[in-house]
Amino acid sequence: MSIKKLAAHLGLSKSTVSRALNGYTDVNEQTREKVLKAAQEIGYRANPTAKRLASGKSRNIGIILPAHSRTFVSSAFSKVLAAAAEFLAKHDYQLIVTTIFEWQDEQQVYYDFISSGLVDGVFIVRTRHQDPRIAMLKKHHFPYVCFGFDANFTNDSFVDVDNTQAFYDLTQRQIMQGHTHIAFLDAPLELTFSLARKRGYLQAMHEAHLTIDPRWLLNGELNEHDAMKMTQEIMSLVQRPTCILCADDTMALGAIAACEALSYQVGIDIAIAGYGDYEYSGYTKPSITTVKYDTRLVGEGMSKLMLNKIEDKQFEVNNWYEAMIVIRQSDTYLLTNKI
Amino acid sequence: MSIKKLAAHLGLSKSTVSRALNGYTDVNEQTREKVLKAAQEIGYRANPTAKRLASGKSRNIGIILPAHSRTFVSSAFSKVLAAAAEFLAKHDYQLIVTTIFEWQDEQQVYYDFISSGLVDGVFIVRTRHQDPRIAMLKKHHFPYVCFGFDANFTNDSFVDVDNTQAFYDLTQRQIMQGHTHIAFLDAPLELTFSLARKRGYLQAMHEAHLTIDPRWLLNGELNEHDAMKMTQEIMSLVQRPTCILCADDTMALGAIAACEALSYQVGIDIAIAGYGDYEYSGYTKPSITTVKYDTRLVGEGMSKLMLNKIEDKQFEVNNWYEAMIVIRQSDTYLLTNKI
DNA sequence: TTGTAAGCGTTATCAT
DNA sequence: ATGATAACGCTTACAA
Repeated sequence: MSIKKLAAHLGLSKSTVSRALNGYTDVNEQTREKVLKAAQEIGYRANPTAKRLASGKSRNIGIILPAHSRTFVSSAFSKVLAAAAEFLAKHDYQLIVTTIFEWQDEQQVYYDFISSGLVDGVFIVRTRHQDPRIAMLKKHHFPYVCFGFDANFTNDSFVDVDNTQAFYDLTQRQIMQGHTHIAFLDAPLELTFSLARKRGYLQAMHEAHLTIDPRWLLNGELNEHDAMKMTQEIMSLVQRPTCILCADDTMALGAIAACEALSYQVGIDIAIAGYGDYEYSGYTKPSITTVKYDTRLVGEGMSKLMLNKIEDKQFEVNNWYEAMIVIRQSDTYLLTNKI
Repeated sequence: MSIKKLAAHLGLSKSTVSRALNGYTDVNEQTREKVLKAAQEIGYRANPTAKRLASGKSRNIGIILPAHSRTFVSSAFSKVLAAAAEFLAKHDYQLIVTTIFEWQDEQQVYYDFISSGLVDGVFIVRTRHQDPRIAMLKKHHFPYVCFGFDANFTNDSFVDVDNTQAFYDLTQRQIMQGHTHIAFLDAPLELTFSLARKRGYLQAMHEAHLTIDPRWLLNGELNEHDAMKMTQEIMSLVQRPTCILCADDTMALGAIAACEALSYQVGIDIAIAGYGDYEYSGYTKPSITTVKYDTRLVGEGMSKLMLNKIEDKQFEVNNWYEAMIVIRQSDTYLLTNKI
């Protein structure tokens, strides 16, 4: 009843009002002004649902996050998402987040989401190798942008941190600090970044001609609990590592807790490093040596790629982002061989 | 074209198909079966946007979170939201989250959100005294449920933790441990829970006939940085507290960091407690003594109240939830007066 | 029990 | 430059 009312009020047709409101050129400027003014006064606001139905666009970008039912949004994506959302908001798009639970069928949830008309595009996080979600999105020609690279991805649909380089650098640095026994608590290997990181770690180890005990290379979820268990396992080996690299800061925190519980002094007896530079990582004790990247740029990059896709924008976007080591206390400086 | 197609395919009218699909009773059972089967085969799925326009319902519940641009969802609500979302999902509703940035007009963002047709109801967090958001929602008769109680709230639209009791208990417990100099780093007073907590703190102090130095009662945002600054301030007083209560665990972490930086040993020289029992709070060193509540029940409570409102359900819901103290290492046990 | 037809509030394609 | 009018895909009186 609304544009209709406005039109009636002005003695114009719906079409003219619609055109005036939506910035079309074929409208008399004076008419447009009148319409805009009246709309202002009456407090007219277009009904987005109707707009959506008529135009087929929603101006929403969606993301489906796995809720391990303990947290809604993991720290890993929190900052990137904030940046992505802010950039989108500035272009009059909203980021909307929903969750998927373990008891739900992933393909179904994604399909419902993209076919709901709720969103014009989706972000994918925790990209997996040969990700079935992406296969589905492709099949339905639905716009998507991934955080995480996999083979054959095209530059218009992903951003990623150079995880291989990051863990190569991190590993190499620890080697230069004197470490020869370096463990790596990696994330689940199905995630694309896990393999990339493993590659960086292995390369640095090989180049330094260090042997890699396969028992030092474990995989687990990105949380404190899993990390504690893996750390206990590793530290009970006869050949203990003097350094533990972790896939993120929550794991580093768990690893630190496990070491402390075993009476090792982190930062002295053993070095531990994480990834992600979470909010709290500079405040824990010891504070966590970690790897950070520009979450703002990454988030904006995702949004730019999305707008390039759905609005034919021409934003220049970097696909790859560099990570930098942040040295903190969980690091050891002077390693005096104590094994 | 879709229900139309399905109808044509079946030789029925759109209305009959619609009724069959939506579980109306005035449909021949055999017809319904036929329709359901055909829908299944053809892979028909109703267009939610059209449904929304025609029915005025979206089956989405929304929440707008403040993004301090560093994190997307603060730990404070992460667990509650996960529980709320899961309960909603089981009733075929989705929780959708969007953010508001500091440069945006709050009333505008909320109004756009509720008038967008995107959501049937909204959750309000960080409830403020005389909250203008609630005034607006009431004015527009838009369904809402608050996490946080304020005067005159009715039982159908809020859940809350008994913050007064929680901080009364916590303060009293510290007093019983021997503390007489207890500081409290509270959240901004505009938030309803801040005043409630302050009340609990004050009551316990008064009952114990302890004097309250107003300089021990500060307010700041729920993050490590603000907490550090406040802690530095407090610890530079001539009359230093031997115990610092914090409005949440991020503040507790900041307070701990500040104390350590000043060479106080937390858990020995000084006791620090937080609130919320965040994911990491049991893993930091010292681990954080905190106050926990059943985030699952609270989240479900919010969702139940919402469904009661928008679907006339009759879920029994507790408005108030009890908090429990979790003792960890940041506590001091044996206080041997050292001031 | 089923069908007809009028919405829901826009946009978009024609004419005029 | 403006106006009819037909979509968009569904729901819902009201009729049959």
